[in-house]
Parts: sequence; C-alpha cells; structure tokens
Amino acid sequence: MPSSTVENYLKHILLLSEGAQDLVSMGELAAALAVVPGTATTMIKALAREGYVAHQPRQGVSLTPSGRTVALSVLRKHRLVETFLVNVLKMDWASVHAEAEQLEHAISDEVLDRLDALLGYPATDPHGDPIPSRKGKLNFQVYASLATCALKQPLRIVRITEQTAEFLQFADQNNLLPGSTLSVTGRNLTAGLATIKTAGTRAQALSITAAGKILVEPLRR
Amino acid sequence: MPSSTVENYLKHILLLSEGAQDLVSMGELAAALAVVPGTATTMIKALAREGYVAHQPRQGVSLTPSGRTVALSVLRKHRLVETFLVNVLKMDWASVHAEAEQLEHAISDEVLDRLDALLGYPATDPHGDPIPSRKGKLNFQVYASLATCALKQPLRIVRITEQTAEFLQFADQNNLLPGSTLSVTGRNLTAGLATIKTAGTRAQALSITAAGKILVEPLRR
DNA sequence: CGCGCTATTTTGAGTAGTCAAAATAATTTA
DNA sequence: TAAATTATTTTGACTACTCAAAATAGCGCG
Ligand SMILES: [Mn+2]
Ligand SMILES: [Mn+2]
Ligand SMILES: [Mn+2]
Ligand SMILES: [Mn+2]
Repeated sequence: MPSSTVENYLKHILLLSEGAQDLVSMGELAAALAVVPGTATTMIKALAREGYVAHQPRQGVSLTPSGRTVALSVLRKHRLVETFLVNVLKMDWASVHAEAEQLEHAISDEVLDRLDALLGYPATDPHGDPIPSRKGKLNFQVYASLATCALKQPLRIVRITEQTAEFLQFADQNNLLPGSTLSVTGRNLTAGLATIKTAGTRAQALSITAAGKILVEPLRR
Repeated sequence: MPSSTVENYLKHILLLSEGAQDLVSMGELAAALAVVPGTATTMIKALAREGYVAHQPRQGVSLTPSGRTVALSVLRKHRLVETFLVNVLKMDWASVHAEAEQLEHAISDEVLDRLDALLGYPATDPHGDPIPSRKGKLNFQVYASLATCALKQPLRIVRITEQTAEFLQFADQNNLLPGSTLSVTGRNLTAGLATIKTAGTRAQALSITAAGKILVEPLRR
C-alpha cells in the first residue's frame, strides 16, 4: 500500500495536470507539496522505480495508469469526505479542505462506499469539484469563468477552483457559491477588474484574478 | 503534535494499565503494538524525554498527566468513530476496530465534537467500552464476567473486552451483544467450561477464557 | 557562439521509526 | 548461592522522507 506521502504526491500530480498539458514540472509539484525541489526530484525517481509515474528528466513527470488509479482513489476520498463534512456535519465549507487532506489517507474503500450511499452518490463536492467515480472516471468539463464569460448574460456558478480558506470565506460572504446565479455587467482589463451583479445584492467589483477562479455556465431554460 | 506512532504507544499504555497496576512492561507493550521489545524500549526512552511517560528501567512504564491526556483523546476518537461506523454507516461491529485504528489519528477535535453531537453523546461504544469525555474523564467501572458472576442469576451483557474480528463475530452469531440478557446455568472449572442460557435459544457451552471476556451486570428491576 | 540566468538534479546530512542480534540484568531453579 | 532461564536494553544497520547547498543542464540573449 502506498504511504500517505506517496498518495499526496500522486494526487497533486493529477491535480496539476488537470486540463493542462501532461507534464508537471518539479517546481510546481514541489510548491504544491510544500517541499524543496530537490526533495521532489528524489521522491519522483523513487515513484518512477515503483511504476507510479513516468519521469522525463528536466522536463517533468506524468502519471502511469497505476499511479493515476491511486491518485483518483485519493481524490475521490478527499471530495466525498468534504461533502460529508459539509452536508452531514454542517461544517464550514472553508475549513473542510484541511480536514479532508488528512482523512483521505485514513478512510477505507468500504467506509467510502457507505459514505457515498449516505450522501446519495453526489457528482460534485461542496466547491463544485467533480467526484471521481468508483471505477475511476473523472468527469472533466471545461467551463468559462467570471473572467472569460460573455457579458450581461445570466449565469450559474458551478465551481470554485481554489481551496484556501481565505478565498472560500470571501466567496461565501459575497454569496458566490456553486448554484448562485449572477451576471457580469462589465470588465476592465486595464484596471484588472470585473463588475458583477448577483440576484438580491447590488453590483460589486472583483479582481480579474479572483474572477478567474469562479467557474460558471450560462443559465439555460 | 504527536505523530500517530506516538499516539498508538500512549493509547496502548493506557489500555494495558486499565484496572491493573500502573506499570506496563516492555514485553506486553511491544506485543500490543506488534514491534520487537527493543523497539519499544527505544521509543519509550524518547517518550520519556518528551514528558509523555515515566520509565522505570527494567520495571515498566506509566503515563504522565500529559501522556494520559493524549491517550484519552485518542481513545475517545477511536470509540466515537466506532460508534459512528456502526450506528450511522451500519457497518459490521467486528470490522470497525481496524477502521478506527487509522481514523483515530486523522480526525480533528472539531469533527469529533460534531460526530459526538450527531450520535447523541453516547457513553459507550458498540462493544460497551466507555467513551472518555471531552474533558478526559474515563468512566471506569468494575464488572463481573460470565466466568466470575453468580450462577443462575438474570444478567445483562454490558461489555465485550476483546477487539479481534473473530471473537466479535463469534459473539454476534451467538447473540452475545451488549444489551442481551442471559444467565450462567453452570460452570466446570476443571473442564474449563461455562454453560449459558440466553432468552430465545437453548443452553450452550463456552470456554472459561471466552466467558471471561464478556462482562455482565445483574439484571435489576 | 558563448555567457548568464533559472530550474533541476546531486550530494551530504539529519530525523523518525524499525529490526536482528548481542549484551546485560533480574529472577527462578537447583 | 551458583547456574540457568527470561526479560530488557544496547548496538549497529536499514528504510522513508526531508533540507541545505553545490553541481549541472538547458535555455535565451547579445
Ligand atoms: Mn493529503
Ligand atoms: Mn473540494
Ligand atoms: Mn491507531
Ligand atoms: Mn470498541
């Protein structure tokens, strides 16, 4: 069985390659795991020896099928645990990420299946992140963000791509949760600002950087 | 924060000194943790340096107040998690011990408090083991066992003191669960057997060793 | 083409936890 | 009380993971 260190490495490689090209650089991997780059290199060489990753020296690293299986299983645990903590234990959605970071390594498949059933087989976690299926299928979908979508169109928030407690608290306070509806009334790239308007509230400004972390879909029907 | 290895050492010292004299020998501690005795000695010396235990060389080890606090917190997590797994997720009571062995190190106090509330602040876990309070009070009570109680008296099972899946499965199949009522009809110390009679079933034999692991209280009222 | 910047890799060292086997202490037996 | 048995401790070695700092490779620019 892979240690929780190994699980964290594999999960972060998966996360960092989501959507992007397949090779993850040592620099970004080390930063994501909060270790120095040399540590990541050493570890990746060990993981390559064990068949979890393919390492292109000085280029980057990618998951093998076996590494991807482990990574998806850990990610599934992480996101189902987050959902449990928010939906059942009513915890603050900004704090559950840190909890799940530990629990994802301690939960058995048996417990996970029962949690999944208890929750009604959810497709996404509280942040809108897709939950990999038991079989290891990750429903990857490309969405526009508040930084890239069309202006003045009714939108629904589907996902917040940023796990830090600060950002999530900010989103919560401004009613920017998955499910809420809004539209972007204007955008000023020079100033780096977007103006948004949510249902019950008045217009507010948002940095383009923050806007890019909030994914939306056009409100149809 | 103590590592999960340290937590396991402290928890097992607490369990092994439950009821008995205070000093736990290196031999029994090593056996409980499935390490060789030399490893336990080395580790205990480190724990003594960190103030978690008092080590009487060649005599044994006992918890300091600080070590006891940690041990009680881990034990509380263990038993509340077991209760959650059985009562909410409807897991087999024989398998939850192994699950809790991991989860006890990954659960935060915040999550634990909410779990406690969800479960209705239970006093004991599914095996009848007392759950330490948030303040660290462990309700230790001396009970008779099926090996020591009076004969022909109506009894209620209050606790099963043995965590192995085999024994718990056996107890389950013979309806020997906390709460069930029965009486001991006879005992033959020479043959090492006890005969018991539960409500709906016919009399059955039980080894004295097994009987000693089933704690009971006289059925009053 | 060669110089310099940056990311990566290598090297050397340290911590936590473990085991096998030898040394030692304590206790039991004769 | 001396020898034998048993439990504990010590020693030396190993794995997993980490960092600091030095070495190296791969650019991009002049
Ligand atoms: Mn993690
Ligand atoms: Mn999430
Ligand atoms: Mn444990
Ligand atoms: Mn229990």
